[in-house]
Amino acid sequence: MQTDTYIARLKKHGHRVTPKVRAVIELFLACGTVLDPFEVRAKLQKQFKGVGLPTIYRILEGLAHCGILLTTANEDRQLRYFICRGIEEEHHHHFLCRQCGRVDEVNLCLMGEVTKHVKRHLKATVQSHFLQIEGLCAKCAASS
Amino acid sequence: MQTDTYIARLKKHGHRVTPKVRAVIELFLACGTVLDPFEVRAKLQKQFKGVGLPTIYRILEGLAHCGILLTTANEDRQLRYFICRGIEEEHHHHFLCRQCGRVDEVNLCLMGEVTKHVKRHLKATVQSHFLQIEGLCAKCAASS
DNA sequence: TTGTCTGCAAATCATTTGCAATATT
DNA sequence: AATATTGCAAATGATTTGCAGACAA
Repeated sequence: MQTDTYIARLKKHGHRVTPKVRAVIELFLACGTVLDPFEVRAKLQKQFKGVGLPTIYRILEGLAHCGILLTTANEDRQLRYFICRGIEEEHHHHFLCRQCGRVDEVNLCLMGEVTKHVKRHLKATVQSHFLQIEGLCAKCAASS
Repeated sequence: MQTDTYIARLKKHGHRVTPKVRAVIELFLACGTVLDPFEVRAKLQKQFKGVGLPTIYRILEGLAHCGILLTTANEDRQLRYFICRGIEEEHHHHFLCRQCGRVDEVNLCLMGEVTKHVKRHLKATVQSHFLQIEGLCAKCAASS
């Protein structure tokens, strides 16, 4: 997935593509980890000195709205984003490294099995499921 | 699962069992749905008139700390709890009805499959996973 | 007793919002 | 030109904290 693919998706959703928006996408692509709004701002300040937090929040929200960024579920309930490198239409999940924050795609979808199980046991209809997998990435596991 | 089982677990974790704590457990058991701190307070006020929100927050936090209550992952990042009726040691998941908030146990654990897949493809070590399943319960699906 | 729980008032602090100026399409 | 984005200052509002008195063990 290249920057341009994301840019196209942004336009499709009616968002404008400003230098800062592009920089945020490239930051997430280059970094490959989970990032919170403060970290994003800190990293953007090298290129854009006076960038404000509200702007960061708005950019992140816009990118999340297009499915380019996803948010994590965490204890402290603060916003944390990562970029989704998968194909837009193919349902999949992500693995988060607890130590370094690295995120990897997990091309395993259990929707079918889950849906069938719930249907049989609860007679309920599954509309969505959210799976977050955490642990240590290969590198962090090796160095601990 | 009866109230006493939860009470015992609370004591085991060093928490005191006050009337309000007991009432919160019984509320969740009777209600069977997801509840936020404001809703919990509203329902407790019938029995305890002057109960304050900080108290509610502390009780909910204590129950969650013992694994009696679980929190949901949601867009707005506000606290929402539900009671876990499963056996403490057996890993399982929950189904949340989007319409009525009802929660059901889903005794299907995919840890094994997920762990194996991640190990093979990423060489990473899974330490935990969080799965939240949402949709319409049998009753809500029938009446819509 | 002894240490935890509770209510109240006040503080926190991440996230939002209003608005005028600027940049994108 | 028309409309969305940005920075700044200020507001919001859920969640926490400090503390003195009440309560559970």
